Parts: sequence; C-alpha cells; structure tokens
Amino acid sequence: MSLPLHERIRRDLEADILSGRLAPGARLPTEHALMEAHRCSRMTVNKALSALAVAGLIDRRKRAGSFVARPRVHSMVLDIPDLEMEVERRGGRYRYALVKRHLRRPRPADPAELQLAGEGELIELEGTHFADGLPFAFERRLISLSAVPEARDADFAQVPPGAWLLRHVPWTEAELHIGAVGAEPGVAGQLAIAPGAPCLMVERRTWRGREGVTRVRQHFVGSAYDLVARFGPEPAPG
Amino acid sequence: MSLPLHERIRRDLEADILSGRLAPGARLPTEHALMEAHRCSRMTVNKALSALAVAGLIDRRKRAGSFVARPRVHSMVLDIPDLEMEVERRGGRYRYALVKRHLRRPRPADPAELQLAGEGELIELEGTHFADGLPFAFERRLISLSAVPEARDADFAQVPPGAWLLRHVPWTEAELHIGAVGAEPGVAGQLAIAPGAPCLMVERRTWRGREGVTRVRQHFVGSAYDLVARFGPEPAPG
DNA sequence: CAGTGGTCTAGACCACTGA
DNA sequence: CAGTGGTCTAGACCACTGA
Repeated sequence: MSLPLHERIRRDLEADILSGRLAPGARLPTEHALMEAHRCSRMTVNKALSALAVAGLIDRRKRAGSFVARPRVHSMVLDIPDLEMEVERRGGRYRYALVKRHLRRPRPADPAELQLAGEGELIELEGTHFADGLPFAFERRLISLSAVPEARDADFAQVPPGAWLLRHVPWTEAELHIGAVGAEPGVAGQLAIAPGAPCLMVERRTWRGREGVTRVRQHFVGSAYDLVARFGPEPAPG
Repeated sequence: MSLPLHERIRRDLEADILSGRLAPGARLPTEHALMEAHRCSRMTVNKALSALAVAGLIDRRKRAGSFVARPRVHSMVLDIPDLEMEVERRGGRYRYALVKRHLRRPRPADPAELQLAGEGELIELEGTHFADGLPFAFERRLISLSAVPEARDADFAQVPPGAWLLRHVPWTEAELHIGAVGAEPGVAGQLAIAPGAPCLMVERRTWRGREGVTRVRQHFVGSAYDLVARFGPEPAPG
C-alpha cells in the first residue's frame, strides 16, 4: 500500500460518496481543511478533488465549495472489443472472410457517403467474422481513399479491415450507434440465421479532424454477442 | 480565448496526435523541453501530459519519456439517456405505465436474485414507457428492499422506478449489458409489436459497495431506439 | 467583501529504467 | 548512472460569487 497521497485522498472521498456517508448535495471539506487533515500541500488535495470533479462525482463552485453531485443518469464506459482478441481470449478460433471488395465513387444521392469521401473514391468491403467456424458478425464498410490512400493496395483478404486500419491510421475520433434490427436476407445468409432474426447492429463512423476515414456497419448475431459498459470505482468490483 | 495554459498545451498536443503530426510511437518533448517552450513551470506541463495519459492518448515511461500510444480498440463514452428527458427533448410526450408490482423473496434457484437480495425481500416491477402514446420500451425490474427499504412505500404508479431510484439512492456502481433479442410474447404485447420482432435489450445491475440495489432489463423497440457512444476531443469538434 | 476554488511558480527528492 | 517522469511543497495572485 504505497499509493500516492493524492490518490489515497481521492479514494477515501470516493468511498464516502459511493457508500452514502457523503450524500448528494453534501459539502466536502474545503481544500484548506483537507490540507490540514492530511498535513499536505494544497496542490495535493487539489489533485484529488480535480479527479473527482472530472469523474462527475462532485461539483466545485467558487466561493461556495465542493459538493457531492446529484447522481445523474451518467455516462458509462463502453468496452469496444477487438473481435479477434475477444474470440481468442475465450479460447475460440477466429477467422475473417472477405466477401466483397469494390472501388467506387460515393453515390450522389447518399449524403453520408458524400460526407465521408467528398469527391474521392471509396473502397466498399463486406466480410464475415467467424468464431470456431461459426459466423457471428457481418460487416459492410466504406473506406475513404482520399483519407487513407494506402488502403488501395491493402490485401483485405489476408488482414481484416478493422485490424488493418488500426495499424495504418493513427488516432481518430469516432461515434458509435447501437441498435437492434432484424437480419435482412443478405445478412441472414452470411450469418446462417433466419431472415428477420434479431441482430445487434453497431454503426461506427470515424474521422480525423474534419476528414472522414471509414464507416462500418456490423451485424452481430443477437444470441451470440453483447456489449458491456460500466460505471464505478476503477479497477476491481471485488 | 483565455484558456488556462495547461489546457492550451494539452489541446495543442492532442491536435498534433489526432492529426497525425505526432504519429503513434513518436516521442513527445520532455517535460523540461515543454517548460522552456512555453516558459512555464513543470507542474503546468505535467498537468497537460497527465490529462493526455488519463485519456489514453499517450504512454509515459520513466527514464524513456512520453510517447504517442498505439491506437487501441479503445473504450468509448456511452450516453445513458434518461428516458423521460430524452422523449421531451425531442418534443414528445412521455408517459410511464406500471403494469405489475409484487413483493416476494428471491427464487432460491436463481443465483442472480440471491446475489441481489440475499435473504431479504424484493419488489418486482413491470412497466411500459410511452412516447406520444406509443410504447417504445418495456422493463422488468427487481429492487432489493434490504438495500432500499423506502421502496416498499413508494408509489411506482406515479413515479417511474428509474426516476424514483435516482432521487432516493445516492451514487452507485453499475454494469450494463447490451444485446439484441426477439420479443417474447409478453413483451411483444406490451410493446404492440409482433412476437420475435427485434428489440434492443439493456440489462443494468446496480449496487452500492457489495450490496445489490436493483436489476433491470429493458426491451426497446428496435426500430425506435438506439444508443450512442463517442470517442474524441472533448466538447466541440467545431 | 471575504472565502473559495483555479491556476501557476520555482523549487525539491525520489524511483525507475534504458542508454 | 543520468535523465526521465511521479510526486510533493509552500508559497502566490486571481476571479468569482454567495453570505
């Protein structure tokens, strides 16, 4: 137990809040009081309180003090698994099969495609993810060649496009939409399920600055897959 | 533009990383170099770098320096909307209808119920959420009375249990599972959809410390609802 | 208008670890 | 073993704002 002091202070206060000893609306000790209580400098308690404020557990108001925030319907942290790693972590065998690869221009009627690629070319890819030989996800993806020109020569039959993009494109911004749909006939065929069977649909749009990079729509077999999100004190729920 | 200096330094570096000017694996200037470049103290640059490290954009290694992290299949921030607020934000009219309220003991055969309530009593609730008179979500919920004894006297016909719990139970830890299922007949009836129609299923378990508080399973009409998650530079991409 | 948090300084000692 | 980041100190000035 040689945690830094600011981290110990943060954890103590977090425990008081999560346990209810400090109820929503309650005022925390001032930085000055915490300094004296822990016999440390103000920067140290400030670091602890700032971390709690960033996490949304407290609100800090000048002249007034720091207060336990009202529990909000807060945001949670969603794990985005890498499909290959996830399958292998569970002891399964992973395989990706490229179904279609196609170069084309964006359809002028489709504003999403125009926003992604502007006037440039797109690669359109379709592929299926297998675990132990059984399909569990099907994806349709567009990659903007003006944003990622190297993608023209990539062999997506050998490397799944998600993994390829991770390796060839640095940090991006991304937005995810998660919904449930019935499998259309084409998707159902790829996933070996009945048409209309429930699928988790995840659509991810990715860009760098203002430039669109890729858009992918993945259908997961409903009975075989779920996503997990969490909120709470960091590492171990015990 | 009177951003704090540490925030300006952080944004500058973040922009360099997201744009690719600093590629994954690249070494950032040392704290000492950044001090000199910005003519500020080390604590100030340290605050900027620490924030980037917390966000996962850089890795910091003693003796070696700070490096742009390899983009990982990272976690994203999932917005958990309050259903009533969400409906009204879109200009709709929200209504919650309690379908069932029932006090009982956990079923000994159900380990999840035992974990939630131990030997204590449970309230079992079922209800439907409406937007503009149309059902869009159905939920089954269990509340542990040993964790929340006041729930025994709450009038869940007047206040939806989710909102009631937010007001009466302080901060909690929570875990969310998101999947897609076909509507069972009972659920389909409540949602006025065909049995087997695709639904987004969200199951949330909530506890305080080691004590279970509530478990809720919500079915959303697939065609009427989705969840959104994001990763990227904080507030405005503008 | 006084107390609070926001920010910043110019130092310090230390642990770690890769050149 | 020297350079890096991790942490901490003991101050400072300021903006804000609610008593």
